[in-house]
Amino acid sequence: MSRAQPETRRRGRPSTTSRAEIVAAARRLIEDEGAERLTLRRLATAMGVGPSTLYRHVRDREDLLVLVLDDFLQQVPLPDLPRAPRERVVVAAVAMRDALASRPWAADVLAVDGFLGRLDDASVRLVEVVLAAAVEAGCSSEQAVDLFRALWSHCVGEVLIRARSRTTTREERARYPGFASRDPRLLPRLAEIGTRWPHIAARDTYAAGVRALVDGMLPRPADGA
Amino acid sequence: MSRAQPETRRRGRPSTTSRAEIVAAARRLIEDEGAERLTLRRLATAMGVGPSTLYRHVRDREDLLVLVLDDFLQQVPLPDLPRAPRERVVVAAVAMRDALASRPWAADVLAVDGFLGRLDDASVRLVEVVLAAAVEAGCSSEQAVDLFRALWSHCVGEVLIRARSRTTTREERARYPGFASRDPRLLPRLAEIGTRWPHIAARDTYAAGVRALVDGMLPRPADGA
DNA sequence: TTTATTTTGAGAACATGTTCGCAAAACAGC
DNA sequence: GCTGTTTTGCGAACATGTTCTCAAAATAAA
Repeated sequence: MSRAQPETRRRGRPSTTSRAEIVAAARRLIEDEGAERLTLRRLATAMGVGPSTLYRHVRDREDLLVLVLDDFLQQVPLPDLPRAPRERVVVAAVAMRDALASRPWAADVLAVDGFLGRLDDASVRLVEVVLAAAVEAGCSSEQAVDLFRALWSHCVGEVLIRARSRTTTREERARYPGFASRDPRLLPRLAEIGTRWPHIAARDTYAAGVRALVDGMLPRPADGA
Repeated sequence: MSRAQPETRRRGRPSTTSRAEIVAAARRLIEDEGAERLTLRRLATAMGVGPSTLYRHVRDREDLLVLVLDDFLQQVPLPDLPRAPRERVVVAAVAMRDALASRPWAADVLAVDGFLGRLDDASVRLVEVVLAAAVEAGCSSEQAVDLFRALWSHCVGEVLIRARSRTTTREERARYPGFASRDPRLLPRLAEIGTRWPHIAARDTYAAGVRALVDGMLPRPADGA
């Protein structure tokens, strides 16, 4: 999974541009101006190459974004991890969320096919932490994967939803009233909550969900231990 | 939130095509050939109008997909709901997942800004069920929303990830080895699981996650009751 | 040295989502 | 009935992701 070296001199015309260069340039462009402004033509012009040249080194735009995110994730340091397996899972899960949420453009590729499998070894250390802690807490491999997958779904959903709802402007909010003005007969609870929803939903309750998943899917510790 | 009627005769040139027609035609096209094949030009031609005409009735492609999904969700019947609030939440959450997972194209719009708020009253009945059951179990409004949001994140993540990983072909799997061939020194657990991951991950453990979230975020019932 | 092979770079070309400007078709006021 | 206003339909046009085709630049074989 670590990147392969150019063992010996290749056969055809030597490349003047490398995948690493493309990823670096793309990352610079994204962090400076946001992922929406990253078009392949802009990237190509910024690098002084033709647009189609990029496709020699990158499968498509989505692939490029995965590489950029991987590049970022490799540099994220591991958090301090508690001894107790249960708390270790919580800390790792929250760290995963934090890393991904810190880059809004991550949402664009979080759910692409086989995402985790495409990442570098260094980028999936937190996955390892969760699995190892789960096994240490008494899980089988299968149970550890089940727990991780639940945490991962939760994480992907949270990051995506939050990333997408940053966009809202005032006119948008006027056009789509959200949960305001719901029929109180059909939807009494929603009607009662009404306009308070955005305020309530703005709070960060992610860790509570993580704790619930961990408590529910990890074997209970032996009584009195 | 229910659709408004055309109260009286409007002012300008009368429309020959309606939003409802567009949504119906789009849904037919999607269910017949998949969401990838739904292009606005194809839809326009199928309806016998120009492409830009659609933009008079629909804000953009994403908006159209939300409307189509809403159209579908309105027709999904409520499942049989257990009396016990705890189990009622579980059944509602699983029904939500099932409805969304039954239409792979739903994944394209599940995380758009303010998604739930854009749906018709009839489409969010399951949201109401969860909130009402949570309150019945002793939650405050805020706690009920917290629980729902955790379930919703979990749901969105699950549906998205599953929808996107159906695409995998054999060549793809060869190109991206996933969790096979990970460094056993850095990632011992992942290396040990290796190629078993896809098999383990294929199992449906969604309900287990839901139960964990419910057990963890709903107030414990009074002892002995 | 010449020729075949392989790989890269690049511009043209295509489909798509979307915007713009204009003509058509209704109503309101005169 | 005529004029101004408002809303709709439509085709042209634009930016974008992506593919295709061909020339360029290297190695391997002859």
